[in-house]
Amino acid sequence: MARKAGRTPEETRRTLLDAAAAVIRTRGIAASLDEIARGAEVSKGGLLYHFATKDDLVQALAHDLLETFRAEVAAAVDPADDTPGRLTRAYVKACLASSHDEVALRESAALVVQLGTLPEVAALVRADALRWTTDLRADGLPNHVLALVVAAADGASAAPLWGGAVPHAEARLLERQLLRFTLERDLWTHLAPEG
Amino acid sequence: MARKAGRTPEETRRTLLDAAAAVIRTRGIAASLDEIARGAEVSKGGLLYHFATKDDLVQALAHDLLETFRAEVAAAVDPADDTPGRLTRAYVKACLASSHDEVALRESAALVVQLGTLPEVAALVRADALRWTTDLRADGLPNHVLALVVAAADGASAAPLWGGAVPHAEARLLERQLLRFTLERDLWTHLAPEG
DNA sequence: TGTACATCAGTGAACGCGCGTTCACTGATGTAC
DNA sequence: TGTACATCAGTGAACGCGCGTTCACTGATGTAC
Repeated sequence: MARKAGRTPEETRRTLLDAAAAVIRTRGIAASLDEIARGAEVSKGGLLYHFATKDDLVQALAHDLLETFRAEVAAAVDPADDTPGRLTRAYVKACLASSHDEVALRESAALVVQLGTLPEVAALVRADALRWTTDLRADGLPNHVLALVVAAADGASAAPLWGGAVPHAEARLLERQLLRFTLERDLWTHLAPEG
Repeated sequence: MARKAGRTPEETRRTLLDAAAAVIRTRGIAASLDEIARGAEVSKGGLLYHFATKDDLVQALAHDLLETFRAEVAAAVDPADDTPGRLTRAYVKACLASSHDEVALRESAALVVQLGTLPEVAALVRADALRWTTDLRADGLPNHVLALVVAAADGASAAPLWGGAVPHAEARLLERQLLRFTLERDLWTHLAPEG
């Protein structure tokens, strides 16, 4: 059989990336191309038509996940908010989102870390982290406030990595604390280095 | 050649674990037994004498790292400190330690996460996380304070995972903030859920 | 509008290499007498 | 104290299986005339 009716090449590619994410999430990076291809209902050869090498696939997946997260944060920015820390607040919201079925987002973070253990994608992940640092630094919050808030958001979203699932209620509580902390200046001075 | 002069079997085992940690840290979990064995100056067969299977080795390494971290935290507990949050403070210190050459500790955290991607060790890591949750819950801090402090400490120590190295100065600043936050009750009420 | 041809989007079998595991063997150390 | 023997702590070659990659082939779609 050749081209599947009702599936454009772009859709096939997308399906392959999704299947790769799903399979690697459950089976680890040791997952074989065969498993991933079956997950997308494509032959192994078909997979390799779209991604010439396993590195290609894994790198494309990492790129896709990082871009998705960035878009998620962008979407979480409150357009009515123009006080310092608006990007940071969006970052917090995206990291702690657990209201919708966006537990998947936190699982994706874990997936990126898994992929980052492969030398080929490590550089990609590092570059992305650097970009976040730059963007967040330009967000107008004092450094010590930013460092605390971002560390906490990262920690909560990374918890699945060591099996420590943050329960929904606790996540929302933490989110509210962090958001408030970015907004109340008297708290900043209270915890400030020289305070 | 048989038993190496001047190296007891226990020392060989220890050397193998250290070599495994070092090699996996740099080359990822895809690192082969051959590389690890060479790193410990033992033949592959010699490695397999101590760890019958690769799973055995990896599981032993994970166990070792988790125990080391637990000991590190225990050592960081201030014996003169008997106010609520003493364990949490030790946890923060251990996570953010960067004064000595204990950057290695944070790298070890990353290593545990890498190992945790293998299904065989995931259970081990999860059990350890659960134990930490229990111990920290019993430490006497209000839940919302504990959640924030632990998340921030986790986030900072997990940063190397996505390539975001927290600079020394910033780590110490964050450490001071978190420690202070566990000690000042008026701050708690300020960020409390109902506050 | 029909026909010829090129290209696109795959298929599935085969190959070869690396890696985990097995195995026969060995030299040093510990123990009994 | 010397000797025989068992065990311990390895060695290194060989095996076999899984997995990434290659390759010859194919049927549907797009294009020229």
